[in-house]
Amino acid sequence: MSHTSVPTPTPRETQKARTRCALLDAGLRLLENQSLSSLGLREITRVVGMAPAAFYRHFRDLSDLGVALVEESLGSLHAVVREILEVPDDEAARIERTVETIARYVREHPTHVRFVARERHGGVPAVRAAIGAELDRFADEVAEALAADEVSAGWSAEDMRMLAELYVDHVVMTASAFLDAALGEGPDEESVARTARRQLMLISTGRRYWREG
Amino acid sequence: MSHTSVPTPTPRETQKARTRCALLDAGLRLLENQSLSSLGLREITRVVGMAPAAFYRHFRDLSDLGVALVEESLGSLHAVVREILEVPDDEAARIERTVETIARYVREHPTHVRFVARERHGGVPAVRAAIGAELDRFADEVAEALAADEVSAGWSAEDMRMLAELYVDHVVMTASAFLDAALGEGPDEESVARTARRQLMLISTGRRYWREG
DNA sequence: CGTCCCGGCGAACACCTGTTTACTGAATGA
DNA sequence: TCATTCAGTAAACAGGTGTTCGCCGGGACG
Repeated sequence: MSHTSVPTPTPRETQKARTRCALLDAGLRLLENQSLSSLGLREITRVVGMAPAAFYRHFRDLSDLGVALVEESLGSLHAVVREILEVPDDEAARIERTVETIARYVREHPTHVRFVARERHGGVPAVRAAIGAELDRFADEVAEALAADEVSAGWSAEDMRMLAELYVDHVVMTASAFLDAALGEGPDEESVARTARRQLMLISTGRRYWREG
Repeated sequence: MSHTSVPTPTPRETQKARTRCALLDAGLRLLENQSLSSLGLREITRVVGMAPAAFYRHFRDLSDLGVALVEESLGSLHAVVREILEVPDDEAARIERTVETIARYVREHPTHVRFVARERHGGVPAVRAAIGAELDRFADEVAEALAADEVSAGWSAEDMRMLAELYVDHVVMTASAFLDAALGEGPDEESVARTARRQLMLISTGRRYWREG
């Protein structure tokens, strides 16, 4: 297609990327049952089956691996968010679609979701910051998309922002609840979905009658 | 007052309680910069200034100390919650009072708040469960108190519950945001308060027009 | 008074940790 | 073809860890 600088990844590079990915996978797997700050470098290399020193060929730190996992977990989600928000829809249908999308994402990537939920307030500052920045970006995108709705006429930028943050936080809470449901803790998935739908409905109602109540 | 069974705490017991409290304090202090699963038993005893083996005289585990910290952090809050909710008020005033109470609590007990926020989805199952149970109790109390409002006429128990959970989750998020503000990360305290007030106003609006929107 | 209880101590146990060092050997590129 | 690059190795380093043991000494109590 385009003869621009796509330098044909040499076999060596692909192999390096392969083991780097293996490290990330092993890390994510171990993080199902512990938090990043208690994860050991040797633990990971042992699972992958290589010498501890080789870890440094790919990451400086464990927190370095952590922020890489943040990208992997949240990076691919921006497209999904835009897709959900850009389709002009009946409001109820949009909520339904949103909740279903969250449920599916949690079902398909439970370890990533667990990682983000756990490390969002976890003990590793760099990872916390990376997650916070990514969630901020989500809030920006949501605010921008919501501003296009006719319901948002007359809303200040600050109000749009606070609404977007409310939505983003709610999505994170819902994802975490879905995760608990998938593991048998707490209510089952359908209950979580129903609660989430109603909460979103309630917020939407508040949004519609804002400044008039 | 009452000559019931209050067995006059013997000097030995008070001393034991004293060092137990010292262990809890030291743990909480260390948990400012790390998570529970990475906290070392020896770290704590070193801070307190006693032999590692003495730890077992007070706690079986580190997770045991963790659930004790959960009680200490959240146990005293139920009275506060009831107090806020039981005063019949103008709605705006109630919101104002709620946000101010959260801000004050975070200011006065930052380490406890940080601990709860961090371990709520953290790596120690027992502590996670303890926090979850306590937050469930809060949701129960909020639901019960809100049901007394005239706005709640015709609300099903399930709807009350989903509203209460929305409030509780929002309070936790707000407390965490206040904490970030206190540490210079993110927006300052006044911005957090304004956002929180508006979000609560929006939810209240949604509540007022529920089932009519 | 004498006995028991029990919180705290110090030492030792076996094990695991992150990091550095010098090295190998295959893919690389002139 | 030959020199170079570099992902991965093995070994050693200096620490740290949780847990167990027997012992001490002062409050508790019959």
